[in-house]
Amino acid sequence: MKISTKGKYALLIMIDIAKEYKNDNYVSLKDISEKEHISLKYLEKIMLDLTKGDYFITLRGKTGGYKLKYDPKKYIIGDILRLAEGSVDVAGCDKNTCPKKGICKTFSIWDDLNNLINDYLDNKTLDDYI
Amino acid sequence: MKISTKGKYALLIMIDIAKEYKNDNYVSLKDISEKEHISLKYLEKIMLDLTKGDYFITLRGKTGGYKLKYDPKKYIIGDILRLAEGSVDVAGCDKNTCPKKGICKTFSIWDDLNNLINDYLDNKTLDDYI
DNA sequence: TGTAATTCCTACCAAAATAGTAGTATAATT
DNA sequence: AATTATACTACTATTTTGGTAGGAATTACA
Repeated sequence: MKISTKGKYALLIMIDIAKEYKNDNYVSLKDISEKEHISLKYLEKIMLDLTKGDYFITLRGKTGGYKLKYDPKKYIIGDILRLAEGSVDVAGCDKNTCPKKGICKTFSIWDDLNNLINDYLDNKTLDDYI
Repeated sequence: MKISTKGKYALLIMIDIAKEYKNDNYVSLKDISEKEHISLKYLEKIMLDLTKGDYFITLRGKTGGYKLKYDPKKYIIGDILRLAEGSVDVAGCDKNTCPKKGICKTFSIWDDLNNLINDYLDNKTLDDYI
């Protein structure tokens, strides 16, 4: 019952880029890699997921990198984590745990937890962490 | 970011046993296995964790099985899941994600989430699900 | 024009966690 | 004695996580 380093790193990436929003600077993954002590290659891989969102203006080559397309307030933490992790749900009710649809004994526990978590994460934005 | 089947099954086991508390009947894992369509051997393994708690009166042999030692109200859902899953925390802040102790940028997110989840689970008991 | 630095993209790989199985010993009932 | 339940140890297969490797495309600048 843990969120993976992928989600944590994704958030660190977003925060580090967001910090340069006011200065309108491109931030390279190499900078983040050195600052956060995370392998550049792994950051690139995580970035592959994040670029699926309409998040960045990117520039290749020397002096290149990423900058935020919009104000940090527009970036919902829940969205970022869902993009990186696939989902932030704690548990679903599949056919194994729930042989009898609709009357699953523990469904409400997982459903409530999912709602708690998603509500919390959907009420925070990048702006809260820069 | 999922809880494992181990935790879900542990809860199903507890609920099925709790249902027979009023009747003072022993419930065997074989019964649960057939009812919930879960392998008996896997249930035995999960039970090994649950018996670490002061939860059951057990009886071997024919007509044997498990029954609750105390009233279902005494069994905190959070405790059961912690016993089965090890922990219900969503994320910790280890040295990898948190190179600089005390000033981790995302610490409050994981800390808040952990508290949300634990508070929710610690305010539910088996009695809510029988 | 060439080189270095960056993003972009596809594969592959190793370690850890999850989800079981197998087998046997011990205890209780009939 | 036979059956059926828990108790316990060890092993295994699958999936997820956490990466690496290698190269192609793009940009800045000398």
